[in-house]
Amino acid sequence: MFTSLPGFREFYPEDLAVQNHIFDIWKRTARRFGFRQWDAPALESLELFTEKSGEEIVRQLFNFEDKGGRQVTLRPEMTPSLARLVAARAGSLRRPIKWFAVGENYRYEKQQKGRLRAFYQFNADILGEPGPAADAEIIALCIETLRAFGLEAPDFRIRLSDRTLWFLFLESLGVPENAAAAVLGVVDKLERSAPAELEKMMTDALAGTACVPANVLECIRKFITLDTLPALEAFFAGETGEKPRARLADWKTLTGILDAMGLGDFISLDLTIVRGLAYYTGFVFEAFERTGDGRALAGGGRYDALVKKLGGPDMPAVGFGMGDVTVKNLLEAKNLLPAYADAPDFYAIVLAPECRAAALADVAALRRAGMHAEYSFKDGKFGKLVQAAEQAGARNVLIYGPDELAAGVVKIRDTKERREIAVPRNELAARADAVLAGGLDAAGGV
RNA sequence: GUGGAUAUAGCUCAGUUGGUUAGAGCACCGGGUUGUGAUUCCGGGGGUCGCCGGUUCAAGUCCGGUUAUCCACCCCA
Repeated sequence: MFTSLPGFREFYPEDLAVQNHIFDIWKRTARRFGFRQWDAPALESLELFTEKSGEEIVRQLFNFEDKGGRQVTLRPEMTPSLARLVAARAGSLRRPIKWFAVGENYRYEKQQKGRLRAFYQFNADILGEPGPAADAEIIALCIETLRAFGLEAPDFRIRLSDRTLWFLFLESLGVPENAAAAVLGVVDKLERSAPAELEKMMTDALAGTACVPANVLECIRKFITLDTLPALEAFFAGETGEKPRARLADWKTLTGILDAMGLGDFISLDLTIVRGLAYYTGFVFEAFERTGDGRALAGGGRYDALVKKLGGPDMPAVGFGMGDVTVKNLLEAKNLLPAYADAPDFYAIVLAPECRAAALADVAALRRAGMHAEYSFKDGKFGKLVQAAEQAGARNVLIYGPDELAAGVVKIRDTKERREIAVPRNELAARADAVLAGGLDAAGGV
């Protein structure tokens, strides 16, 4: 007996119905925001990813040599592919470029809950716009996507932070530019590491600088307690430089846009979020489950230097990714997944062999008219057939028996209301349509 | 990649100090006196007890290994 590979999923119809629901929400929401869908190959050259993330990434890739001797890998993410597509046509794409993708990504990791080896991710990016308006639009899309699933402010929040502000803060502490990214790497671990360990990491990060690790750590601990915009402004009030003032103006613009969209309640300022990746350059954010174990549902931020690093032109960019696994887990826990619903509108039951031709003709007509119609393959007794119809989830049963055909009618029985009407067969399509729109009474009887 | 726990039917789980042919509920399939509910009654199929080896007269049960799953690390693009 074969089984699927570890970390890979199989989708039975009821599973795929859920998956399609998630994809539908992703796609519909992105389109409402004016994002256009793109895609790229799932198999790419290994270099595309080592260029961005370094050789150490290979440990977590599904990579191999193909029959032509090429070093290739299943894509672990879609951003480098996006950068390539945009770079190739950078001169002719109208800006801002608002694109989204829904694709399967692969990572060779030991799986655990919420973390598989193959997963789908929703990515949305805006390229070519350096100002905070693009950041706000991306965050708004992230929020509205989660809301479209039925999640609201009590269910999740956006923890918003800013690497630009972090760099300005570290500069004010005297941390040199070339050590700042390493220090942020330590900040990323602040919540989940022991004090002694942190001090050691900070010492490593500050090696070769004049800074005292313990002092820097202490200042950082104070800095991360700032959780409102006024507190931030007060903190930087003593700064005479132009840069902090300009950055705080960006913060006002960003939060002003989100407030105007009615999304202010979903945002909280949280400087502990820095995101581990070195390539983020400005606002960064994560969508967090508010109850439960507080897993990240989505994450993103501004990455103004990445497109150029991957061989493209100077191209400011901001985006986020949202995985299907954690979203599905949360929706399951909140009972927000739709009931399995590809039930037929009509299910014809045939009580005698001589009635079958009429049933087949009518089912075919209903199908051509766009309705979901099914029928029993076997003739049988009424009780069995009506039960089969109900188990198929049919809202309405069409009854084809000798009595009905002799009278030139077919009975439409509503399985929920447990009553029925008879309609002339030659009017069935129109009457069936009326039943779907307004129930049996709307269709009238005879 | 490291450590811990778990593994019996499609699902949720029983299975006695080791003892004969492996159990339940749900699900699935079939049948029950002329056409209005079957949410009922009866019956049935489905298991290498994760896999390999060891101990024993005898292993679902004890031991070792292995694989998978879950959890915590690592990582989190």
